[in-house]
Amino acid sequence: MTQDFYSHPATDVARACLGKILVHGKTAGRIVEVEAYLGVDDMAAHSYRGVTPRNKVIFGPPGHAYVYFIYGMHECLNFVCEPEGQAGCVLIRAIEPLTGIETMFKRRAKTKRVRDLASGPGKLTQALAITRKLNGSSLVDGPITVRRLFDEPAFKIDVTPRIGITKCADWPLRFVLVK
DNA sequence: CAATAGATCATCT
DNA sequence: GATGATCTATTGC
Repeated sequence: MTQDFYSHPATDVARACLGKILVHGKTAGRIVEVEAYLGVDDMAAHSYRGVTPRNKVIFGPPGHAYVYFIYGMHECLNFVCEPEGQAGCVLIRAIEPLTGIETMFKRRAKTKRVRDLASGPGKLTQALAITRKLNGSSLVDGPITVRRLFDEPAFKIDVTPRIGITKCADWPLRFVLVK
């Protein structure tokens, strides 16, 4: 994907991300669940209180990775959206492992089933070895990239409220790929 | 299968 | 000092 792909409102980019392939190194998976986080109007978003050292990349140019640490043990991957200066991002909540599955099992030693490898925000970062060191890295130049399938199968999109938050918990900004 | 507790730390109040 | 864009193991049906 080019930078232009990300230079739009977070909700649009979130929908567009479904069905795309997330690639990091030798591991890759199909994006099947995302959430949109808006700018200063969204109390649930990290960008709500304006620029801080942690969230400054959300306000930077689109097409970059925002990786943050949460709950003392997990890291989550976001795509920065909107033109530079505006906040907005897409949280990648789940992918369907495609390539490098052996590597993913190695990184997530306790996991036995493929469906549990990357079926959550913290799981997929572990499966793809995405850490805070990649915060601010480009999604256009890598090392993390997003690609379109040459022959993208048709699918539906389910819209639901976001998960795991306490503020704005009823906003329909979660998008799930269905069949 | 559903509900609950524990792990564990960066960030903000 | 509390909380959080979570995961896993364990307990109880």
